[in-house]
Amino acid sequence: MTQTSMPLKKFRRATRQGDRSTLREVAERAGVSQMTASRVLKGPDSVSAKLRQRVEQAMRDLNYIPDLAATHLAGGNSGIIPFLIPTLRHSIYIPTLNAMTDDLSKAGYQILLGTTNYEYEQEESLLRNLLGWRPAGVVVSGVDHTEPTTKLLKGLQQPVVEIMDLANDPIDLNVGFDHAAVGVAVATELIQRGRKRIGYIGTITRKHTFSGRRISAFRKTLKAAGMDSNLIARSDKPSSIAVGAELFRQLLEQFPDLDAVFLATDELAVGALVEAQRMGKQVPAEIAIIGFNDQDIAAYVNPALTSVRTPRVEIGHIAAQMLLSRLAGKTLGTRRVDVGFEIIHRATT
Amino acid sequence: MTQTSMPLKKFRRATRQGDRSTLREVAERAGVSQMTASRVLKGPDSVSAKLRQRVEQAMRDLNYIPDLAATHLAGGNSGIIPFLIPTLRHSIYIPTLNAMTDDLSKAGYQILLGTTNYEYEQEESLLRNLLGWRPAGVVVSGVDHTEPTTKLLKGLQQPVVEIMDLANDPIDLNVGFDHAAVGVAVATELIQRGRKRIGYIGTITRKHTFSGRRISAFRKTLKAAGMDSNLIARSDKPSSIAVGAELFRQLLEQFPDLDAVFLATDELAVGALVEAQRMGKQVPAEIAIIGFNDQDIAAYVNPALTSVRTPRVEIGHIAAQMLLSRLAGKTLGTRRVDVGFEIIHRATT
DNA sequence: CTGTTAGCGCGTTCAC
DNA sequence: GTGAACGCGCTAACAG
Repeated sequence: MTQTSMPLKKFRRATRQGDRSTLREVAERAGVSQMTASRVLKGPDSVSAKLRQRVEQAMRDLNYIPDLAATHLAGGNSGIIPFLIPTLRHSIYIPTLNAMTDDLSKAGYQILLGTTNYEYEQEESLLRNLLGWRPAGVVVSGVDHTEPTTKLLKGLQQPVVEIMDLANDPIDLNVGFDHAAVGVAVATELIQRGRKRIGYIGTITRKHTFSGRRISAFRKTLKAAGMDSNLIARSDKPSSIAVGAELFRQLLEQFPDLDAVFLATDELAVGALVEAQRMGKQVPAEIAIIGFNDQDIAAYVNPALTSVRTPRVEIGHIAAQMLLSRLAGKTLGTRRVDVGFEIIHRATT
Repeated sequence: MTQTSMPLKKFRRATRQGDRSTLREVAERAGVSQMTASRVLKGPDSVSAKLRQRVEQAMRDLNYIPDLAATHLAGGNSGIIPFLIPTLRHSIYIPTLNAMTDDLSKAGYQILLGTTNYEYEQEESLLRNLLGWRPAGVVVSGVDHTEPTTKLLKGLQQPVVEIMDLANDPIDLNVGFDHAAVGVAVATELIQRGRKRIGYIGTITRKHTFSGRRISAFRKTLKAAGMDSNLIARSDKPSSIAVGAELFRQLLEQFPDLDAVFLATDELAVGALVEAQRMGKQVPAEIAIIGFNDQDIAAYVNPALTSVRTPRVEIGHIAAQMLLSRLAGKTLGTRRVDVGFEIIHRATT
């Protein structure tokens, strides 16, 4: 007997998945080869009706669930699409996430959620980790990323969508609106309505640079009109009604002649509105208030809040659609979609 | 030459990942065996400093990212935890999702998001799909599931956490609060405050049975006090301020002598409040309003809204912690945690 | 501490 | 149509 004919030892290993059945077991039970069972899993054709039924029955009997890791490893698609955002606390991402989840899961893809909490290091390590799943595509918030993140993303063969903001030179796909244009539009609007002392209230945004772009365009516009562009209050707490009220009070103490404020979110704006009323300030006679995102509350506070409508649901749908087109092998006409925005005039301006 | 000594053909296949480098390549470049490279990936020990550095350098040079599917298949953990909820539109899940994502990702796990849109079929197929990743654990919303879902979940070897509601006999782990108790508490409260014609406004909930439990306990309590428990308005639209206003108007048209309403969410309650004011109804003199979830707005509307505070963030943290303990092999003292709730009295009752 | 061998569960080739 | 063998990228088991 030669030593080459057989392995000298049989290795045994614990079966990892206690109850899980495999394709091979399904095949055995159906009395077919594993390959036939595999074919049943895939297309409806290429297997005779008789065998197919036997296989399907066996799958049901064994409560078979295909192992997606193995499927993927053997050459399939992971079907995983990571969604990278700074935080979920910011309600702005929810409608977008929701729209995307709906569309993508309908097409058989799964969303892997990653939040970075605005931490640069966390962002990169999270991304590296998520890329380990060999995702079918990636969705990230914003168009400004750290150097390593950009490199990683640029090197990807799979489609990448940057959402919310607009880039001059997107990594790949891009859906959002122009935050700088929002800043200009709001400032112009307020100036045209005769406001002279125009302030800004927001939260501090490190990586959240699209709001940075918004505010700097806003200030630049004020400056160009010869106005003071330093009437600003910010906080590092997440945006909420309470924070809005507090910042508004601070800002007004510092600049009692303030006659208009633009706030980074509607929550902040509602807080400012409530606080203004508490202080006996007439809105909009003495001070104009304008929010951002046109959330549900805006139309219902009293006086109703002027705000900027941003198409967050639309962004989600378009991002999903772009991704799906590309995954289907189509080449897109446009890689960059500007969904625009609109100032909704209500009673606070 | 015998035909057993060598395969007669060499198979060639397209390399799936264009740019991705593999552990083997890393090992070759570092001049070590693949196994050594693998060990470097894992523990900090068990490889000599010299070799480790060579391997780490090679990983950097090749921009190596481990393939998680392969890792998992070869016996590791998937590190994936699916989170199954009916919808993201319902803001109630966000704080919980957020808390869980934070805690779990800190521990190296990834959240796979699944929304069912309240569709039974979608729920099961989604779950089967997600289970294909051989998740480390599963988090689902609610304690009532379809028959197949329950079977699937019960058969799992991995930890399963049901959140939001409380079950008598949980599948495995359970964190939430008693929605029936909420119904009883609110009804009792309203009755004690002398209200006679107490109504309920909510959205229609098919699978969302914990709100069903809340309302039926509420009605039962009214009935037990000899009151009419059929003063109800519902809609199948997602809960919003606008829907709240509309349902409130409908209900009041039908039952003009209504003197209190319990609403399924604070959004609905704010809508009711706004509509009451528009109709010239005194709140709370003529009609009491009480919301649910004590969201941000509740404290800031005027008059401030009485609501039921539900510890949604806490639920997320506890769920994550239970999962992590179990994944670390610990056995938990309690499998079921009641986080309670609290009626926050403000000006609308 | 390091290398060798086997195999996770599946899809892909090629032969019949 | 169907089956046999191989390999995706990695880790477990064992030997040295």
